[in-house]
Amino acid sequence: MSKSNVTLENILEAAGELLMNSPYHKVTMDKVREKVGVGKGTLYRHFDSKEDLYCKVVLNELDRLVESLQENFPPDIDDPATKLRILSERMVGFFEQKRSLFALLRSEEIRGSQAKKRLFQKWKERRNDVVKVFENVIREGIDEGAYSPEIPPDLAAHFFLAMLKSGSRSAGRNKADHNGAFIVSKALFMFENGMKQDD
Amino acid sequence: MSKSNVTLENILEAAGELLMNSPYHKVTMDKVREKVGVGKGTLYRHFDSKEDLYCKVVLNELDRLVESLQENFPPDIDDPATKLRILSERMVGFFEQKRSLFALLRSEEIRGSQAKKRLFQKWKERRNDVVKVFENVIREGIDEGAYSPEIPPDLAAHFFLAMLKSGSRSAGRNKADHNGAFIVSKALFMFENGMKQDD
Amino acid sequence: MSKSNVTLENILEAAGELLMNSPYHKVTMDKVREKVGVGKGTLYRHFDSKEDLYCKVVLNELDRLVESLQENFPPDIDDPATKLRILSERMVGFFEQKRSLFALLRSEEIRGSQAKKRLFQKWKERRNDVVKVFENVIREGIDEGAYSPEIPPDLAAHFFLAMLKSGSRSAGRNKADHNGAFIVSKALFMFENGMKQDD
Amino acid sequence: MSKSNVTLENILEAAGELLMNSPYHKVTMDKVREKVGVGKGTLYRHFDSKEDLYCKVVLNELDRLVESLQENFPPDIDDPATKLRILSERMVGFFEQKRSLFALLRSEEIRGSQAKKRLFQKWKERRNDVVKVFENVIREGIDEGAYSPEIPPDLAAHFFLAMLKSGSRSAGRNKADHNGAFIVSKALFMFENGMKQDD
DNA sequence: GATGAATGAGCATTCATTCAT
DNA sequence: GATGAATGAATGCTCATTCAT
Repeated sequence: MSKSNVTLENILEAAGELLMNSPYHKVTMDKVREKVGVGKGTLYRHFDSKEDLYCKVVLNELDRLVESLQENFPPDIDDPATKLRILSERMVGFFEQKRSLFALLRSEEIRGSQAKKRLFQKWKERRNDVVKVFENVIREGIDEGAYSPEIPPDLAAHFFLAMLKSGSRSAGRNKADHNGAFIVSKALFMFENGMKQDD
Repeated sequence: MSKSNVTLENILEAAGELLMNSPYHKVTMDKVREKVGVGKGTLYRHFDSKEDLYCKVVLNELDRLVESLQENFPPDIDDPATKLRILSERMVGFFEQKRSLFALLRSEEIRGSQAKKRLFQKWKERRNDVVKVFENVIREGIDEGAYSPEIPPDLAAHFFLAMLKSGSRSAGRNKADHNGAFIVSKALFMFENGMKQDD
Repeated sequence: MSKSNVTLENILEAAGELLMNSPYHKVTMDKVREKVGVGKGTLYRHFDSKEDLYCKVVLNELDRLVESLQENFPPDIDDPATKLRILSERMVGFFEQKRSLFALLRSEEIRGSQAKKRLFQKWKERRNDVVKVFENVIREGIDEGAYSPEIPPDLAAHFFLAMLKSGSRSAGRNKADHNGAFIVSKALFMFENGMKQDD
Repeated sequence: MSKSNVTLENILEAAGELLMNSPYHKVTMDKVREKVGVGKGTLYRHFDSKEDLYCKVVLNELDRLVESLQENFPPDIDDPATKLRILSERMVGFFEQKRSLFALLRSEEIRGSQAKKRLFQKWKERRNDVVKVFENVIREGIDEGAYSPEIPPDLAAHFFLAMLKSGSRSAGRNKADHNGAFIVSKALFMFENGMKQDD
């Protein structure tokens, strides 16, 4: 057992929570320190700088999302529509916990940071991983003749993801209007219909 | 004529350019002052605070987008598909100039700002205006029987906008893959197909 | 009349006083700020960094020393011995006010500072100016045949300055032993004797 | 034999090397620890604080200098001029290895340190030891009638030491101009001449 | 009205020192 | 005894904001 049970993971999580609820420049290292319950020096033993911490928080969240999406499908599932429904549910479930992940994901706070090229590269990889999971299912559907090849599968994946995100975002805002499940079903509807092979 | 021909509009534009290219916390009032070519005091005669300036920059950009979208259609146009194509082109044209508007739009920089409720409210109004323009065309299509009523028109508008945005974003990144026009046409394809009234 | 009557000169003087009485790392910018009676930002409007301030303090003191040494001799003076006595008195008078200037001069605090090459160059120039004043008088003496050419005049100047400094330093420490005037006279004695042309 | 063969002496030496090449505030305990190859705790078992370490490093260097100076003269030597030459060579030899010892010696870094009075006292003692070695030879010379009693032997010792130091310093800087041996010989020349008993 | 020098609260970061293992 | 992770006070520096001119 280590002297302290504060792990790097704990810090990432705590910092993540703060960063999802306030803009970068309002999340001070002192607030992080306090939330995590460690000294300032400890923070800097794990992360080179605030920027480094920030980038790694994002990467951590993305890793979890990718992990969750890449979990195997239940064994009896094999039509693309059902697979997409499952992936959508995982995705939306994730958003519901991490409402602001996208703000982070796309945050331009870090633009131009010299030393962070490598981390930024990893962000892109993870984003691609997310897209790829959807893209693969879609390509399968095209190959099976279930979907039209009219829209390239990578673009189709982007479109579908965009609908899901936009939906969960507006669901987050106007709870009255549409709930998550409703949105998923409508996005699936538009997608399935939109990709339908013309007879 | 005033001693200086620097208008509020000039400031909003200059600040907008800076804010689209660097994160909020790296855009100092001094840089804005310098770019606009006025004294610091003058900035503060026009805007209560940096946050106020920021919010008004965003609002200004949104106003222009809304204006552009609300321009009348050419007189001979009346089918929803063509209207959507025209709106899409306006939207994408706008994005191509103001690549980073979305970063601003959705920026969480300002979250929780006490005094800015009113401005934030206006943001929402403008965003709604954007959605409404699309929603109205879609509702028309449903009323005419061109589109299925399966998806509520506001949600359908969100979906369509999301596809456009996601498309232009990825177009910005991987120029090789898909250009703007291609993406618009594919988004329209998915939408038209997806909303098609089942026979 | 300016809004504040705090000038760059005032800052240099105040900072100089602090730096002569405490080591660099114990002189905080806050202490300087407090002593000068300005805000921290004002300090940084005048100096790029603490290091910059430090270098300019030293340069300022050196400038005054050089000025003082370069003042004309009284018109009726023309033998080198008397000139050296006058210079010695100016030098020792300076040290008595600025006891710790040498600590600053030779301080290794700054070694290796990247951006300060230019200032460091100026330090060397001023030091050379000091040596040159003595060297010129000595060379004159050699030319007139009053001094032996055995020791090159630049080295002789270094030797003489070293005696003066070492003397004033020890005078500063053991006041009981030898006072400034006594030391000057003895240093002059050794120099005059040591440089005497053998008959 | 202890588990580690790192002795106090090793630490003093390693720290000395660092302190001669960077200013006090840039030599961190971590760098010392790393260079010595021990844990931080071990450093603090040997030294109360960084200041304590620093003081003891200086003292250690001074001890070696004093040792070196106090070594007996070769048996057949007995005129003061030759003795001074030998001492000068030892001194200059020392400087050539420990170029920056003087920076340390005279460093004002520590001024005012409360707890270090005792160590500071020891510094003074060592410095006096250095002076005394020269002073004794000079006094001998005066007693023998070789040197004039005009300049008190302690002051004469200070003067001579100052010339040596100043010379080695400038030798260090302008290698082209004068080398160590040349300077020693000229300093000796000035001293011998300057102290010569008038006939 | 316009200006920009002055302000000082606020922040990221460092590093001497401690102490549980 | 030795270690080095953890600590947090201390410090250099920034930048939004004010206000005398």
